[in-house]
Amino acid sequence: MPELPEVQTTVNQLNRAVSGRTITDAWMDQKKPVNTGSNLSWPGIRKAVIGQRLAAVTRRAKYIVFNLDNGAKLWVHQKMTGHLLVGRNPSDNHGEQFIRVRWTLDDGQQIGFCDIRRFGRIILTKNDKEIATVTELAALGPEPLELSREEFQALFAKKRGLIKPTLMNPAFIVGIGNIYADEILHRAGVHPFRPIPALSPKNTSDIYDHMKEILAAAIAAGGSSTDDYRTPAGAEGGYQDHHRAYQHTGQPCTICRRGTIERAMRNGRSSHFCATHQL
DNA sequence: GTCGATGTTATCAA
DNA sequence: TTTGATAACATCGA
Repeated sequence: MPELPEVQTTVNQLNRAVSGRTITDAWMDQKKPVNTGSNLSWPGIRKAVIGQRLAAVTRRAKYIVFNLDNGAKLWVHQKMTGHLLVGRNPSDNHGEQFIRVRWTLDDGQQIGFCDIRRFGRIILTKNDKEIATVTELAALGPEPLELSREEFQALFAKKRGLIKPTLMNPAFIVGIGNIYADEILHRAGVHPFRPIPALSPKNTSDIYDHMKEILAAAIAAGGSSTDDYRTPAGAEGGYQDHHRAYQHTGQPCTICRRGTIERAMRNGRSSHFCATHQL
């Protein structure tokens, strides 16, 4: 799965479903394991979580964070095709086929990690001090929904490079991926490959406004299901119906009503935009 | 059977 | 410093 709104939707639903419960067992498919990083291997993670109570489920960047009673945190990154499911028999449109990891809870529910391509990652930190020692956690940039306009604009001050890859760079700002970068820039009227030094203060201000608005609306809609993403209950999100650029190639632009959405490949990723009003 | 595309991101080379 | 390619892996559809 994917981006901030999908992760936040997952976190909201999981938190409601499992906070206060205790983990009684943990299983990983040994033939198709999920990467645990260099910090602690699966047997260590398994041992560390069994018997622990889940105080709360929170989000940092695109990580789902299970906060355990003893101060340890279990971080799950879903990367491209992962998603977490919860219930007595958690499954999605694929059934149980791609569930690589299961955590069993004391009320009979399970949390399942469905990860088709197995790009996902599971990390355990024993305490908050340890977080700084884990490279991929220590390097995370600021949260878009917590930034003031001034802070957001200050980020661009010394920055070079192109706007879209930068918005998608988690060291610069977290949570924004290909879908939402396309949608934000489409509404803000900024071409995805525009160099940052060429952005006006109004451009960055517009990007800020649409970033906040689109992320909030997408969270409210339960995220975007363009392919594999499902909520923890196995349902589709609703925000894909509000996309105006992403996967709208060849369709009339609904912002300027003059152009047509085109698609361009760059760095192995596709970008969707309207060259008529995105300058 | 083959090819291309897919929502992520760390890493390494230029 | 920045960027671009590559690699992790698997599926689906043309």
